[in-house]
Amino acid sequence: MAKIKPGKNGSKKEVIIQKASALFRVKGYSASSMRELAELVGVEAPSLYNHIGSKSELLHAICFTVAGEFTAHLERTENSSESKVSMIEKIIRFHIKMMLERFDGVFVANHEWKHLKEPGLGNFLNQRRSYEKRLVALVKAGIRLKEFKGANPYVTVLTLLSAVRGLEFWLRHKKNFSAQVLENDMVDHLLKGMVK
Amino acid sequence: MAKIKPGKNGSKKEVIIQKASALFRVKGYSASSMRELAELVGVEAPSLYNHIGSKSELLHAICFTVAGEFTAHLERTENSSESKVSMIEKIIRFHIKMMLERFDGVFVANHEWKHLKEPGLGNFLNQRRSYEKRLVALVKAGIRLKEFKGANPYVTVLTLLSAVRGLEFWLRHKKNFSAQVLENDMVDHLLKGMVK
DNA sequence: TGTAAAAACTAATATGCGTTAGTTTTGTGA
DNA sequence: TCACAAAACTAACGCATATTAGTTTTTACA
Repeated sequence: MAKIKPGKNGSKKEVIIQKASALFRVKGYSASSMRELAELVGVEAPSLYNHIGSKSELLHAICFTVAGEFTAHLERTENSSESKVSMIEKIIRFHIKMMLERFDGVFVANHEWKHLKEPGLGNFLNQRRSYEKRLVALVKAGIRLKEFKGANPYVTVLTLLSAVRGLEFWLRHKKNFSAQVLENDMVDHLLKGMVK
Repeated sequence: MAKIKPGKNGSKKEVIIQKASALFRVKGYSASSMRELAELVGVEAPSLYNHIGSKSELLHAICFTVAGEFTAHLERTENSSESKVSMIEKIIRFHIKMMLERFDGVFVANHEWKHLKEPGLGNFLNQRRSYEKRLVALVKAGIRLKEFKGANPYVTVLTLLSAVRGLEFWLRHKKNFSAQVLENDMVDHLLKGMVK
């Protein structure tokens, strides 16, 4: 019998997940077929099932790996003892870094989570909501300490998260400025504005 | 024979497109079936084809209608004789307005365009690129006139477009602040920053 | 009211999907 | 080198998909 799951966590499964991230990013989860994925891996479709349980399990793995890393980083930042401005800046830079280094996975987690099955879908959304709430709390604290202006903290967080997410476009078209310029200019814009 | 396309532009087709916008937004284009759409319209699936040509034609109509409106508004703004700051502000506010008033269509154009068929896909991307380039030119002009800081104009445009796009999240969760607060705080953040 | 077109219906087709079953090949440790 | 497990393969199933064909019902106007 070849259907039993292997005891050791082989690296082939990781290859499959990485190829699935790339495929799901380009074509979307629903429009991606296991036959296409198999071709990317260099194998026939049914062979994939020697390493994974199902297509939806792949999406689950991608989304929760990424979500976990963002949550872990936020935890570390919260526990540091810097100014709120500095914390927000660190978080923005982390988002940018993740986007640059783990594009496929971050993109899929951002766009394809809606195809998660319950209870994964609910868990994922809860984790997202919690992350946003903790950011809002951080901004509120910054306002209290007079580090930030008094704009609605939800709107502020929304604006920050959305802006860094927009790096997707840049990564698609690869413009002629470096990642360093991008990161610094975006951070500066978000913190201090664009008007002179 | 009932297969011939009607000469008049009936309103049933518009209903179908509107329901398709809502469906595609929630489930994504690929995961939406014509049977589901038919149910929303209150009809059997094959009956849809008395009014439309194909599923992909629906996506095409949604994407190009939205794209056309953005392009038209940009054209009008460019031809006005205001300051560049004022132009950028008007454009930001238009994006926010479109997002609030035409959520389904804007969302689908933003997220599902990748499923367009050629040559529609190429046309759509060209239109997008052109839109971005004209925004970049606007920001460049503003820098030359010393209205804006000297940050990379591509990064600036990217940040602006991404931030307004983020309203999607807000529209999903309907937070407890008004659209007016949202619009003003976001515009202020993007123009003048969040740090005091 | 009669008639013709518009738009609904049922039935069916071809295709592609995720996945399973069963078998063969490959790789590894004794 | 033998044996066993891991992982590949081929074949196939059941189901859902978009769409077409052909027919019947509804609608609107003379």
